[in-house]
Amino acid sequence: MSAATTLKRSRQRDAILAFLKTRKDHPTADTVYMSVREEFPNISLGTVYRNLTLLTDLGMIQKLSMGAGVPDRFDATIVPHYHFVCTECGNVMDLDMNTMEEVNRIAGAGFDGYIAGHVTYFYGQCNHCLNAKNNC
Amino acid sequence: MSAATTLKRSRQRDAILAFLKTRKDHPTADTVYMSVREEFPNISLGTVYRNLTLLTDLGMIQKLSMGAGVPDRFDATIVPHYHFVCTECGNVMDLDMNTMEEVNRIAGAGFDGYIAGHVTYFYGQCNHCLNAKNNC
DNA sequence: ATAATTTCAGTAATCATTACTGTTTTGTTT
DNA sequence: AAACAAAACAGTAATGATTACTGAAATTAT
Repeated sequence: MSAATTLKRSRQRDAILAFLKTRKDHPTADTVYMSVREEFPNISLGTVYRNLTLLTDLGMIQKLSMGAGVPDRFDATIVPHYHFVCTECGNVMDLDMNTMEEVNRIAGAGFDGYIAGHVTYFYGQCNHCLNAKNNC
Repeated sequence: MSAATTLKRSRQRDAILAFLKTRKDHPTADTVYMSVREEFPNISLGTVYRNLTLLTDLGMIQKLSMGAGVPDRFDATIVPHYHFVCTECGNVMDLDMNTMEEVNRIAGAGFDGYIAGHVTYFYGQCNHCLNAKNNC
């Protein structure tokens, strides 16, 4: 059905991907927009969203959905890894740990469907927020 | 600071909680709205949201945030348990497995903040959708 | 260069959720 | 039991993130 639509390069998409690769803090679409705007003052937020979605579909970046209200975040690191969300400042950071493949088996043991994978977010207080508290 | 605001009962809130307790499929706010409407035709969606949020804050129900775009779901079962999301039909169901307390330790090992807990969703195809596929 | 098609900028629309406002309930106090 | 103060309501408007639409500009193959 779907005619294989040929992908054309665009300066805007290149800039969006390039920016994401410089960041380790999983920026939101709006943050990407603000930054890429410096190079392309006329870029529109819709273009940022469209390209972030496209890059995600292409498997070149990954989208992190953090729950209702909170905006999505984007990560140029596509190798599987877990994330930590600070409940104080809302920042999202990478965790240095192996993927827990075995939990899929554990979950599947008492379940009559197929478990393809899992998404886990750890939460708590980041180092920075812990230190800020001690300074009272 | 905050003057302890006294909670007053309301028929609407009672109905919302009663409905949630009859369901095992974690309905959305809109589903709750549709149902409670049968008893209270004039109830407004805002009332449903306000009470779902209030009940969540009171710890009487729990809110499941499933990521951007997708509406929140609500669960009258407050004992900790994991959830499965079917990528075909979008239904959310309970998993019969123990909570994995130890993964917080594992995650905290190489991290310099405080890990309070984790949220995990398993995904894949539910039994119903698997069977539907085989019937082609 | 030209044509075919994608991508763009700008803007409007959508969807879930929250906030506001004047009225109704509720629980308490006489 | 009537009166009062506070909470909750219905109805509606506003918000915030994201997607869809439209005519113009950029990209790639011919």
